[in-house]
Amino acid sequence: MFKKVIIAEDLDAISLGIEQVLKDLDIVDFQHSKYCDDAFLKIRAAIQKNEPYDLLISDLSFKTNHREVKIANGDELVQKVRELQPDIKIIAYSVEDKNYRIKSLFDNAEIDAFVLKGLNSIEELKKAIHITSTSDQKFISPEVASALQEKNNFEIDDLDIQILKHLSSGTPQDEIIQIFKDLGIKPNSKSAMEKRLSKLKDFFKANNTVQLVFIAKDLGII
Amino acid sequence: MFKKVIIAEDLDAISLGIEQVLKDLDIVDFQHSKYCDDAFLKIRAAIQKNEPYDLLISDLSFKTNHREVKIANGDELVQKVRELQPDIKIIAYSVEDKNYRIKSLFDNAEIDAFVLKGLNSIEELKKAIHITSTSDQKFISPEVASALQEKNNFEIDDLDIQILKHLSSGTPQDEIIQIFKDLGIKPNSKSAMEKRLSKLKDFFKANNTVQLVFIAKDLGII
DNA sequence: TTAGAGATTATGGATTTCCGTAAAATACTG
DNA sequence: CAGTATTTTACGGAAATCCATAATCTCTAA
Repeated sequence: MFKKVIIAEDLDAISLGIEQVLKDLDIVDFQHSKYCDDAFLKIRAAIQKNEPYDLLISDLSFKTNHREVKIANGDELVQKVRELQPDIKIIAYSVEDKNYRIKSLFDNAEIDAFVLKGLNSIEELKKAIHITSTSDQKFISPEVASALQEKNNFEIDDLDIQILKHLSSGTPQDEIIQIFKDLGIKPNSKSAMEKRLSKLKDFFKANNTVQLVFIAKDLGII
Repeated sequence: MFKKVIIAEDLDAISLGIEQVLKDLDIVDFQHSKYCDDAFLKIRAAIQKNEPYDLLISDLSFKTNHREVKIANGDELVQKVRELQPDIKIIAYSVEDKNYRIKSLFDNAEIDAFVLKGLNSIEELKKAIHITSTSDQKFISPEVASALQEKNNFEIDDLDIQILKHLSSGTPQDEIIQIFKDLGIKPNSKSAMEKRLSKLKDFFKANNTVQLVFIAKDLGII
């Protein structure tokens, strides 16, 4: 079983619940951070002291305060932690239920488990801790297990997302093209833009750009 | 202090935290519902037994399961509870931080307090319980207190919302006009539509329809 | 090196949206 | 009822987008 655990979770009500789980499992050496930055620093410090954590339980969405932060959300945190300490086990604990995002966590940050916050998620969290502590198996909440089977997420690449973000902030297509040209981003013609949009609309079954951006927002892609 | 409390909250991790608060305040007679429907039934049953609750602590967003529900979210719940039992005190406890929605809770459902789930919300929740139990004062988390001062939410009326919803589902403006005509909804000319959209874009500082719908979605209006 | 496939860009016309102005209808007022 | 404001509708040109086709570029394999 894990000896030393760190929790990254901003909502105090929830971290209270998580701590209860750890106590139930007789894990007493745990820390708790309300900010991603803070969690990252603690993890790094622990490595330097040669007392590294062996489990990170992280939320994904964090409230954005006035304060300046380096790491804004859980996605970035787990990514950076994975790079910093490849052997740490990572459990994501979140309400996020969009296949697209969950899959990318497993693919990119190589998280070990994804527990969906829900009506009985405490039990699932316990199970995830058990499984990841005793083996290298992955765990994912049943409700969203389909996320991993999802064949090829039809490769929505980074550029697509950039385009969608620009659109969502009211930039007309022409201007986006200009921005790409200025930044030296390669496919930067009117046609390329239109082709990409048309592919996206096709994929998401959107009639027009308005609906496309709405769907993308709804899916948490932007 | 309150004698009998009911909690409507789907996430088990959070309800655990809330229960902790109640125990700290020596409130022992409390129930907990993971579904709005269930909470409503309990409240109604309690009235019939002549042992009504005197406080409802309710979340706003509830996960939508497969199961059929009558009351889908906290907004509807508090609304119906307020009608059913006008003297009950209601505290909304949510991550929702959009002025538009918070204000409407105070205006329409006449909630007694709004506590924003956050880094130190447990303390605020305690304070809200104290204030509402000993007086008819309202409580609102400092971070979102501005929601109430907001003068006139510039009257986004029902029709505006209908239009936005149609747009978000990919319907072109012309078709929306046609739909309105078929339904006999009064302002149904191209110009009227365009004027409304232009007013909305002005109000939300949106450059175009794409951004407008994005913002509306972000604000939880649609 | 060169033919061909695939990707990128160019072009132009149809459609839709945008935005201002003017006409018509309705509501309000004395 | 007449006159004025307000709202709704009509119209038209500019801008943006949508969509199909053709030209150009890029890379690879023969």
